[in-house]
Amino acid sequence: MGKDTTKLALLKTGARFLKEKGYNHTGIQEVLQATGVPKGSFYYYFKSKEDFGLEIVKHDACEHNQVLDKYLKDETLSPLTRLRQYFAAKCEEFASLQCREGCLLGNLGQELADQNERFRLRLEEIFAAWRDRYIDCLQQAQAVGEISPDLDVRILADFCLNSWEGALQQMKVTKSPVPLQTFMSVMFDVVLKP
Amino acid sequence: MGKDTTKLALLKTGARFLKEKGYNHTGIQEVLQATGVPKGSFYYYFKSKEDFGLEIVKHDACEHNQVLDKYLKDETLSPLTRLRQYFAAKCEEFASLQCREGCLLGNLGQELADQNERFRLRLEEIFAAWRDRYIDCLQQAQAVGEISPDLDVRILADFCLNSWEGALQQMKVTKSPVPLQTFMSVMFDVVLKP
DNA sequence: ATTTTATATTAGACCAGTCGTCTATAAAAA
DNA sequence: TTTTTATAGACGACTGGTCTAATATAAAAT
Repeated sequence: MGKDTTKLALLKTGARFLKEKGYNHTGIQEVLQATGVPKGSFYYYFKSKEDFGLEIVKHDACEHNQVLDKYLKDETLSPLTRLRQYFAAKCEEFASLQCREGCLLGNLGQELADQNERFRLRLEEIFAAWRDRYIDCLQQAQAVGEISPDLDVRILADFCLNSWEGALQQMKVTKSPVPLQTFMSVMFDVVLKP
Repeated sequence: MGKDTTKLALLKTGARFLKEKGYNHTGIQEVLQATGVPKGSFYYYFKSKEDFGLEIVKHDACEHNQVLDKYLKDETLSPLTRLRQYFAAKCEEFASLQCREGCLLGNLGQELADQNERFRLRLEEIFAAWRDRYIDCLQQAQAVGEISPDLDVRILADFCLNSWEGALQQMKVTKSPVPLQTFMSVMFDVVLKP
């Protein structure tokens, strides 16, 4: 197995464990064992557990950004429809996972924001990038008259992201897709109603 | 120190640590040390770390319910004003804590929902009780015409709670009160606008 | 082709920290 | 005095992340 292959495998397994158990409760050993990589090898591939986690975060963010762009930049649909489709797709995805895990980055944010400044800063950056994509889309929606011109799209984008993260949190706690459905209906039928 | 005094002190310190570091990353020992109680005493008062955490949760929920009721049942104000005042007060509280920690129960929910069913069930119950209080208040707001009769107050209450939790999560990540302000302005000027 | 050098990879020790148990002791109440 | 309540902290068994020393593989040089 080449170096990159092994490293990528570790990142993938790590992401799974981080989503399921959080950072503090995930052990290096179990990740190694699950990947089939011997214990001693970890520090050949990564400088520390912290760096490992940080790389996982970066990796996950990249992947997600692609999904986001796939939806929000699809010019065959109207801006607001694109946003709705994106969240609808996410709803299905999370529901199909039995409402567990939720958003890796949201989870890590809540777990580590007060504990590790490197994580906090990286996550802040990533969320800001998501927010920017929402803003872009909402601005276009406003331009074509899909949402009221009186609304401040920056605030709206902010609110949208925050509320979505909150819905995911409650989805986990209630083990039910209802919070996501609630998000969809209020966000699109009340907040962003045409 | 009487039994209740010591036990209460442990619960109080425990709550502080749980808020700051989460469940998995908080050690019994540090709680004991910070409270000035020897190790041997812990297992006299609590059966296990899990039970300790569960009691902290219950305790915190009780306290919070009282605050909630203080605001939402204050009949000198209109229903919607009561709700707004409640969240405004919470905003100030969190901001004055340098935007750290956030909501203990929300944090624990995200950390433990997939890991410990006892915690999840207890938290689910508590959140449901909060939701019921919101529903009550929103129903009254609807009765006096403060919000549109077309809105489903159950869904609205749900959304309100979820979005608030999301705002708290992002407050932590960004170390800024902006997410809370965003919540206030969108929730009360757009979603619940008279 | 064989030896030397450099790089890639791993094994296992290490120590600090975890929760929970245990026995012994002190304080208070009956 | 006897019994209950509470304190005291050592101890065990285990897991955590990390590091050094050793091995395996590849590249270069003789």
